[in-house]
Amino acid sequence: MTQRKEKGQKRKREMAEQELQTIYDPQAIEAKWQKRWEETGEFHADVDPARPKYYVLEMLPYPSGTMHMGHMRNYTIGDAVARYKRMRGFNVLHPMGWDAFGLPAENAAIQRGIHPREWTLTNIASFKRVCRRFGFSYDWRREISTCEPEYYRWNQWFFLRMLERGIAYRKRSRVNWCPKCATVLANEQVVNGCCWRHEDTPVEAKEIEQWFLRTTQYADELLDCLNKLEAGWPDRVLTMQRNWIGKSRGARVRFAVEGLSGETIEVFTTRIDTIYGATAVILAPSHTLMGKLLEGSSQQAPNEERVAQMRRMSVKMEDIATAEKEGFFTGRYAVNPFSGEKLPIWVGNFVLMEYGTGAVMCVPAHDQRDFEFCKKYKLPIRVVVQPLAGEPLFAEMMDHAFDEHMEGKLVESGPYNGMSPAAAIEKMAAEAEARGFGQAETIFRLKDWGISRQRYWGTPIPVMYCEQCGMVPVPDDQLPVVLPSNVKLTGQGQSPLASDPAFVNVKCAKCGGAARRETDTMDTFMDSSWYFYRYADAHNDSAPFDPAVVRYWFPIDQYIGGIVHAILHLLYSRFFCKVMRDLGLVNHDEPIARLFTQGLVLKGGTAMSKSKGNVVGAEDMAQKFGCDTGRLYTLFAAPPEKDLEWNDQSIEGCSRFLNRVFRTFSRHAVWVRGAAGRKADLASATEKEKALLRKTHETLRRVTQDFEARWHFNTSVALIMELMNEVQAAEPLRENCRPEVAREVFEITALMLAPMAPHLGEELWEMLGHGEGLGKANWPAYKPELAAEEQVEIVAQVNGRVRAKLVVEAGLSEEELYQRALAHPRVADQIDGKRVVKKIVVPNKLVNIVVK
RNA sequence: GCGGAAGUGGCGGAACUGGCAGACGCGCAGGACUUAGGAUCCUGUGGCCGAAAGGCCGUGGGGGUUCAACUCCCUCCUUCCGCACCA
Repeated sequence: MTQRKEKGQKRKREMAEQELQTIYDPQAIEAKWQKRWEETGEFHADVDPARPKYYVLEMLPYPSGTMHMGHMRNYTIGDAVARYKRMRGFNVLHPMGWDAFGLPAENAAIQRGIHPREWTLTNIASFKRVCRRFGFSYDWRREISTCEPEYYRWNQWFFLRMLERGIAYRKRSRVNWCPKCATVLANEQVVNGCCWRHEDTPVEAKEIEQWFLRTTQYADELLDCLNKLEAGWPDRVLTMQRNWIGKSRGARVRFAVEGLSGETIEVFTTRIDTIYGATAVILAPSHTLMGKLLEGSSQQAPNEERVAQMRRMSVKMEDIATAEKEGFFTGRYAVNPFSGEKLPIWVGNFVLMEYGTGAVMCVPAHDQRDFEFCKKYKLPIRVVVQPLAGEPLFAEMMDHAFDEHMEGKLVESGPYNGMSPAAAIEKMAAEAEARGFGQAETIFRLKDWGISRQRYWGTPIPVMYCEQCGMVPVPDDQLPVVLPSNVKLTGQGQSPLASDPAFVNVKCAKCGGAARRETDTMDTFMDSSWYFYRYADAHNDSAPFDPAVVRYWFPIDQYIGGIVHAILHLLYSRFFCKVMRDLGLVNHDEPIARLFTQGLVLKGGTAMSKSKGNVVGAEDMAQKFGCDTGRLYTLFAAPPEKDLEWNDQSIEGCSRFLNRVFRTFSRHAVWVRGAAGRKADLASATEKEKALLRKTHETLRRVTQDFEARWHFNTSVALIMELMNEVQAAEPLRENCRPEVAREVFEITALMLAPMAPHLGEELWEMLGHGEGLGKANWPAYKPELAAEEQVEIVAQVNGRVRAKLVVEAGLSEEELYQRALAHPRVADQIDGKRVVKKIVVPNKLVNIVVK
């Protein structure tokens, strides 16, 4: 029999001895620890000024359908961080709740003939069960659900505060209307410009009164504060937010309309310096002046038809960008206030009513869109900015607009000739203001936040309309305005609440007369814009939260969620924070210090979703492998910010690994426990022991680094796997090292695993003889003296190619290293007969000898 | 069109500040133990040539800087994401 065979048989006997203990039963272990955690209130955190706090939060889920591994990835990352921070001594706030209002519940309810509340509560129960099954370290005392009056009354309260300050206001605005459903559609329900349920029916624009929040009042601050977030937020998100806010400096200029006394067309431009090159004024099809302009023109009827057609066209957002430029002459002229020149007024499909003033001055020589438009309709092109370098431009020869405004000087621009565009922009805006036909202006792409939804399953907007008093806010002491439960949902008509007379008819809070309640509900983004404050003080029934409590916990140290919320949710949350600050409720400007956007979990190349049928259910996973395996796999399979392609085979590797860890620990548990209290000292350690300790502490060093800086948990897992491989290679352990050494190795291993596979971590910790759970354990300190290498492997290169590897004592001098490399036969061979032209020595790493 | 991210074995991925490309895991191949194995353990596993020693090639393509490039520079290609006629 070979030696290896003997070894194998011996190990097998050993394993058989321990057979009863060597079966890793994740179901039993996980249930055991979850029960224990619950009993001890392990994850409850309360204000404690004596300890440093850490608020880690995962975006609250919308409870629909089943929880899959895509959800779990988010929470696993957050949980690993929460547990790590606890081990580091932080007072960790880690809550969970439910984004429970929303359209899908309403639709599901209509489809199934049940109440949205029933549907939602069922889903919440299921989501919560799965979260518990995964053992996430949430403080469940703080659980919130946005569809409960205890929560949404504060939405209403915030709304009323905003109303008082003029931040909430009402105006007529367009909504999407499906004529077949006879209902308002949410933007998400508009597919290719058509109703999602009637794909052949174009959505119509309908104007109704709606509530808005003045986010634009904070536009500048929302933009500027992004700079403060640079250290903690992904660039991608900052960029998206900057683009969304879309600050643009320019000028507003009024053009008088010929033949319509007193009427002017306002134009916004960032290039007022090119105004002498304007050859037309172009209006958006839905411009408010359109009716007056067309009235009485020779082409009135056909032109009105054209406008109507363009308005219909502009619904299809899909191909707006690529659509051919269309337009026509209205028959009227505007006067360039600078030059006095008469410019034809056109209508153009590429001018947006929603941006700027809904009208542009058309400067074909210096704007590519205007250029294309004028080429198509044979409008004149006039160059008014010439490049500083190179050939002068001639209109007839241009094939695209010259819009590089940094390098040019003005021509054919009256008194401004010779100026740089930058100087002219300033001078001309001042001139416009002095002469009363314009001024410098900054505009934003950001629009006010429309929060009215003609839906049932949301927070009622707390106002009423009285014939005598007009709009009357619901007084605070009448909050909450409770969402009635017995409203018939048909998916037809306007706001479902309007069909409930018991809800609608109310006594005016001012005069006591007959009034009608507002029947729209709030956008659910309202719910999620401040929920993380509520967690801090979840059961306060006299205020949304106690400012003192919030002061302790805020800002959120780490927020974790999907990139899908990069713009709206986060922007609204930041807006809310600023409003709260101005209300004196909080003392910070930004609610979230650090943001992490995790990647998606894909199966078959696309994100998991029920409709695609590619979900891996979280509960199934816990049932099959145990949740620790599921957690470990989601951390191991990819770095957390990248998308993760789910692989049913690959996860078995993680299962095997945890099994192996469990068996190794149980095999040696009794032996190792015997060494409790004894230190593994280096002085008396054998080479094998030193190697093991070194590997352990080097692993600890790098895993700690992963948790502190990079969050590359995939490499952490890999490192721990390597360590276990090393331990396995050192078998039979009892012959190769003393129990105190093994104990140190095992303890560190258990502690490192704890944030990622917490149930097994606890179990292993207990196996090592610790009576108290990991709640009392600290993250181990890495000992540099144990990780220090005495010997290092040096790569010896000749002309940049590896020719040999030599193991030498650490810390050798450059010259000594060079000599050692030179002495290696394989190196010597390569150098033989050639001239050494250069030698590069990197201490403890490499020697490269360049020869000719 | 603009902005951003990324491209490494059969697959997921590693390589920290320019210093051994492919750690770790999956898969695959061979073996051990087995009545059996979809359990467990061991060995091998980028490609080509070679019995081996070893050699050559290799990180999307091309070029460059360097003793040394997945890493830096230029250029092109591809994929994904966001914005999309923003005046």
